[in-house]
Amino acid sequence: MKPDVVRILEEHGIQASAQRVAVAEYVLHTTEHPSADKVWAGVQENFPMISRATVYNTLHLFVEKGLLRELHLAPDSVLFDPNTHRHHHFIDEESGRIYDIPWNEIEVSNAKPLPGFEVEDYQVVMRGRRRLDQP
Amino acid sequence: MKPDVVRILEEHGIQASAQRVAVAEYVLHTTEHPSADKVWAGVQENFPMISRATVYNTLHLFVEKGLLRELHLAPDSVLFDPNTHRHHHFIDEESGRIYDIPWNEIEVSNAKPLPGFEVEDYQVVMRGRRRLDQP
DNA sequence: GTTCGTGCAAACGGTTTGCAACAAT
DNA sequence: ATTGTTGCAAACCGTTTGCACGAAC
Repeated sequence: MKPDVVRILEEHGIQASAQRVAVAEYVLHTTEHPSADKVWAGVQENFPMISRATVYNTLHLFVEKGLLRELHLAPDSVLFDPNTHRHHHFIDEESGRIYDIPWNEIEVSNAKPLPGFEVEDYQVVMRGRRRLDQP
Repeated sequence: MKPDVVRILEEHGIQASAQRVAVAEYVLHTTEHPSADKVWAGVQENFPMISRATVYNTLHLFVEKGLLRELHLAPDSVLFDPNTHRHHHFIDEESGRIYDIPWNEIEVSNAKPLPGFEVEDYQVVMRGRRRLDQP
């Protein structure tokens, strides 16, 4: 029986390969929102011979096939989100870390597009920092 | 009497200079959300001798002093928003153009922070594209 | 004369690209 | 044989940095 990750790849129309499985293993089992370079570093621990270009190719392929989402929330790099369900985000401005907020925790009404446009996706983006006054 | 822009700079604790005024003129009179390089290009038309470094310095100073806000919505560069009131954004995925949505047009309830954090700012970010089926 | 602003050019870092080698079917 | 996948290194582009010059108070 095939390992889960291979099945997931195939279900998304992605031909499996050793490198792609390694990237998928890493990126689908993190709750973080890693940058491409972070993924590269992480994957290398189990798969030392993978090149940067392959990681970038693979991540873009995954996004195209709906396995990942790209986030443009940080100034310096594109982040990848293994959580493809609708959800919101909270950004800790100090650490830059990004946390998921469940979809139904925030209620948004009237998320209408501009006239002549249609909305494909929306989310609430919150920015803040740790409270120092309280534990 | 001093020109408006100089007054605005001084009100924000920014010492005026020819270059800073030129940048402010440009950036405060656009409804777009230009990147730093776009600002540089635009300012150059009226002020041909300004260097990139000065534009970057100036924009960062303006952000620090609350005259502009930085947006991290695009994959390739940081954008600057002359509108410092609270508002939401709509991103046309085709052109990359970003439009402002007035604050009260969308209702968000329960924008609570993560436990132990405090929210400094939040907004709804919508992504979409032109409708082709209807005019 | 010390502080602050500017310009230049080089460096930087994340990402993309071109191409040759390789594997799979 | 054809198609798809990978690796390498160079190129790219937005941004930052270091430093020296010049202006302002």
